Order: sequence, then structure tokens, then C-alpha cells
Amino acid sequence: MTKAPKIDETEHVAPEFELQSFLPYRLAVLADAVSQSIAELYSERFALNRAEWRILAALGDEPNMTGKQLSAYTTLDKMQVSRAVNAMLDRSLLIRSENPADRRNMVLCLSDQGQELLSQVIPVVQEREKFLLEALTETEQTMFEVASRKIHEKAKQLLDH
Amino acid sequence: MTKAPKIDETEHVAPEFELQSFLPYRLAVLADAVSQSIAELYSERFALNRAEWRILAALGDEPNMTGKQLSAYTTLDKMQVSRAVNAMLDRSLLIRSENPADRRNMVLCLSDQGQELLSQVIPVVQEREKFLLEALTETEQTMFEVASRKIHEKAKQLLDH
DNA sequence: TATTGTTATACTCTATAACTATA
DNA sequence: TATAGTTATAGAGTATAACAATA
Repeated sequence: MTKAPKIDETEHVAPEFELQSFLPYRLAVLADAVSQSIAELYSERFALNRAEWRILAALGDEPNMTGKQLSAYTTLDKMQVSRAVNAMLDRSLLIRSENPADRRNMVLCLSDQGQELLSQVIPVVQEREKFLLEALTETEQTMFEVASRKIHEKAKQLLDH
Repeated sequence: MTKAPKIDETEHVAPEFELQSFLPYRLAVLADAVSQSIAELYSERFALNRAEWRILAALGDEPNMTGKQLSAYTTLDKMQVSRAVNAMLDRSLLIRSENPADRRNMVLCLSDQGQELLSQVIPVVQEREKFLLEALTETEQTMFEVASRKIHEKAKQLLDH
């Protein structure tokens, strides 16, 4: 009984790989869909872009931040902050004051108009967040948050060189 | 006993809102960090951009797709596919053939070089995926996947108008 | 000399839509 | 007329680095 020659199936055959089940791809697609579903709210109804929305929310949560603090809070870089802040100053959504202790710092907070705008945006985006989270039980929500945080920590390890 | 006048605390005070715990923000930041940690692998070592990497992986998983099928598989739009495909044809990573049944369709598959490149990229990105997933137990991984899928379904409901 | 924030510039991405070739 | 894919072009977003003011 002669053996049939075995075909080497590994030659030119890439390892099994399915994009659909690749975590980074899945996360990108998910975040993209979720982002879009929120962005359409603050951009269309309130003429904010992503950076402006983040800064608005950040200063609503914690007033009197400097550019650098805003950058850390929102994960935007200093240029994005600078540009968005200027656009928002033009629209009188922010008030910029000097820090007498260190005049390199700009100290920013929301104007009454900014507060007003924020208080209009928040319920709208929160409603949408609630809709998205209806997909999950409370337990699932908690686990999802915990897992997200853990993966994020790992990813940050990689990016801090 | 005269009542002290109550201060209306809702005036000009936005509802409680913390960007850090807002699901869409958390997801965006997470996906961004994870994406970056993978992109630095395929872009630096293999000179691929995101669209090219997705197409490479897609055709490795399922050869002989048309542009439209690739677009659906990778969630890239037809222009992004067209551009990436042309760049990859220039690098001889793909083979384009005509579909005699409908000559509007281009049918694409990986060349030997494309296969070879893919088989180099896969272990590298899989290793990184594994590193990221070490953050989670198997149970957590499963729950995370399930939860992701559920949220994604909800988000797609919103985007399909 | 280092830091905060601004500006300039170039590059990449994205979005719209006009265009071609097929059907 | 509708579809697959291409091209053109403009706008948005991003990245680098030079710059001014201040410490």
C-alpha cells in the first residue's frame, strides 16, 4: 500500500484569521458606529464638532481648567484644544481669563451661553446613551465597563513605549 | 418660623455629566488606543494603512471578492476600497481579474506576495491581540464580545435612519 | 533652558458628486 | 435607468515643528 504524497497545506497559506472576530477591528467598528450616532446629535443640532463637544462637557464637569488640563481631560492634543477653544470663544461659549500666578496659562470656563448650550446637549446625548445601554443588563453594563478599562490599561502600556 | 428662600440650583446648572463615564467617549478612547497599538505594527513594519490592512485580511479570509463585497466585509466605502486596491495592485499584492459574467465587477484575490505579506502580518497582530486580551479572563472575554455585539446592534439601528 | 499656548504648513482622510463602462 | 468602480476636488482632521511669551 503506497502512501499518497501529502500536500503541504501550510505553503503559501496564511494562518487562520478572521477580521470580524479580531478585537481591534471589532472595537473600531463598534466605536465608530457609536461615535457617529452621538456625533450626529451634537453636530447637526448644536453645530459642535467632536473636540468642541468634549471641551464643553469637560468644562461643565470641572470649570477653570487650563489648556493643558483640558488636553489631558479630553485626550485631545494641545493644538486641537487651542483651535476648538478659539472657535468657542468666537461663539462666546467660553470665557478665558489669565492666571496671574503664571501668565502662560489660559484659564477657561463656560460662559452662561456655554452652560446653557451644555444643558441642552446633555439630555439629548444621555438619552441616546441610555438607548444604547438598553442592550445590556445592569450586570453586563458593569462587566463591560470593567473589561473596557482593563483592555484600555493594557493598550496604554503599549503606547507609552 | 419663616422659611429661608430656596435657591434654585437648577438655574444655569447643567445636569450631572462626566465625560469619563460616558459610554461613547469611553469607547472612542479605548478603540483609539487599541487601534493605534495595532496600526503601529502594520504601518511601520509592513507599510500598510488601515484600509490596506483590512483588505489584505479580508481577501486572506475570503478570496475572489468584488469591490462591493470588500466594502461590505471591511466597512470601508467604495472609494476607500478603490484607492487601497489600486495602491496594492501597484505593489503586486493583489491580482485583479474580470468577471466575464458582469464586466463591471472586478474580482480580487491576493497574489503570492500578498499571501506572503499577510502570513507575516498575522502572527504579529495576533500576538498583540493576545497581549490585550490577557487583561481579561475567558469568561470576561466572552461577555465582552457579547456585550459589544449587542451595543453595536443598537447603534446600527440608529444609523439606518 | 523649559513650558504654555499659537501659528504655519503639509499631509492624510473623508465626503460629495461627477464621470465611465457596463448592464 | 441602475449599478460597479473611478476620478476630481474640496473640506476636515492630523502631525510636525517653528514660534512667542513667560517662567
